[in-house]
Amino acid sequence: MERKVRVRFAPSPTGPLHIGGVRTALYNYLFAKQLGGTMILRIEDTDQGRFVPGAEEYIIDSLTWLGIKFDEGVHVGGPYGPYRQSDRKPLYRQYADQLIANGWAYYAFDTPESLDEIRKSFEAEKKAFQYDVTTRLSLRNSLTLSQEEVNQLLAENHPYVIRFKMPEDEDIIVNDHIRGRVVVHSKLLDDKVLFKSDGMPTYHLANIVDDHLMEISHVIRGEEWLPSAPLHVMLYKAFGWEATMPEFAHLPLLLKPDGNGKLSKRDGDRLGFPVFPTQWQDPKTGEISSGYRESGYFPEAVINILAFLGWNPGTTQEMFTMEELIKAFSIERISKSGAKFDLEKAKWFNQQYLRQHNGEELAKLFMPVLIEKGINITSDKLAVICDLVKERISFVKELWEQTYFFFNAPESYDEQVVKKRWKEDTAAHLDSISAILEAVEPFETTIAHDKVIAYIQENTLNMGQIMNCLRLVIVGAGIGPDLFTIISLIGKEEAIKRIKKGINEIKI
RNA sequence: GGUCCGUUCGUCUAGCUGGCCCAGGACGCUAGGUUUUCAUCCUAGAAAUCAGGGGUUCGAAUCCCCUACGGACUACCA
Repeated sequence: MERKVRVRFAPSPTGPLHIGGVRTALYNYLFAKQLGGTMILRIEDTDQGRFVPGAEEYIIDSLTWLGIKFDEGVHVGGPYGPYRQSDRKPLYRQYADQLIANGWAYYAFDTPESLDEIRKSFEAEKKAFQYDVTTRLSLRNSLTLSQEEVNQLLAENHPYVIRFKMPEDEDIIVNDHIRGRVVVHSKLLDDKVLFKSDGMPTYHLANIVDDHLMEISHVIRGEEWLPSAPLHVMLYKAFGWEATMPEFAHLPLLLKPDGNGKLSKRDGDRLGFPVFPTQWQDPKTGEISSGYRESGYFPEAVINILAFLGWNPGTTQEMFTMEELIKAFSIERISKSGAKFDLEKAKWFNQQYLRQHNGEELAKLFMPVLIEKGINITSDKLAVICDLVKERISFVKELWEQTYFFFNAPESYDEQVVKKRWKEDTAAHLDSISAILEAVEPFETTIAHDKVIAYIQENTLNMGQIMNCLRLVIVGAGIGPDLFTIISLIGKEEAIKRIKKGINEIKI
């Protein structure tokens, strides 16, 4: 039976979304769009204690920036709402009750403190405590208490949780699209809390209920969920929803670039690359974490980079637009092992995307920087300049260091170049060249160029020697595009001024 | 500790139905070339005894087993 593809991205609003989460969202999106399915954003905020203001808005904004769009969700609505679990709160209780009625769950009155104590005493004996089939009959719950006691405790409003009663002897099979068939025996699993004493469901209950109610067809999520997948499968069985249970795909983790381990929020700024799509300021501490957007990455590049972290098309094509990714994507081609983020490759991707922008577009992005610096220039002229230097940079923010000399005379001169090129007679030759430029009237760059070349040849000078020194006084360093193109853009007067300035300031 | 997942060049990876693989591509790196400089670009090169060990087979990176290592999970967090 073919069923409608409906996938969800279900973050919890506990802070900014990191790139591992973004990749999960992306893969869900690619999968859904390829199959003409529906992409849903559901906010999993069942933990009131970890709620961070602004996080939900952040998630929506950053995914919007990246071009990951939702068909249903907190921000766009839809027929399966509400899409925020805290808004669905009244809904969950009945499902927990249903499980209790069917013998799949029970009340547990143990306090967190008493459980902690038991845990400690187990540890003292080098054993790990688990609330499971081996221990539940020695704890305070509706399995060990009489019906009357339970009723009384409930009537007296004693705090309690509802736990899942994991079967004693059953092989639980999780069919995963990436890992294959994973079998876990039920006796190894614990009686997870489904319903908390604060009246909220835990992730486990809420996610099964919501996925079922929202008719989710495929659950594509991070590998960190794989250990709890057997519990989820059991829950579907307990509810009698096996027939419509979603298919699973557990994505490999994104690892720290150095060493091993899951990429964490702290790694980014420590290693010099963003872990977040856009900048985030912690509302409590005020601490700022950098984002791809602010670091100068194009959203298309970030998508491309992320798509390739754990997936490949099986061809040698590396540059993919979102449309192309939607066509090419397949869960079967997702790798099993974790991937480390490679900063150099990320830069390369951005460079490729930067080149796809013409001068006009780059000028638009660069203009605000110049305005900030108090530089006046027409966008037409800036477009020409951007076109001239775009092959030399990977990020828009590098534009300044490749173009400053179009706007300002050099403040200093690259010592390496001075040392290598500046000779005793350099000043004299540059003085002559200055005079040659002066004499070209009206000023035509090609004529000026030819005359300078002629001067070099007539005096049997070293071409590189003279040209590099001329560049040094004009630019201040051994960088930049064709020198005479630069001169034509800054103009004759400015060029001559810079030559004289250089002659004055450069001493050997 | 227990459970589960993973392991091919520095990194991302191709390889999945065994022979075309003494392992291919990309980034990075090195060298040479182009260029008046830098960058780009072009060419070449180094770089994985396919984690290790056992099988199965005429033949294994590819199938099976064991070991090692790494990771995730192990909360009234998601």
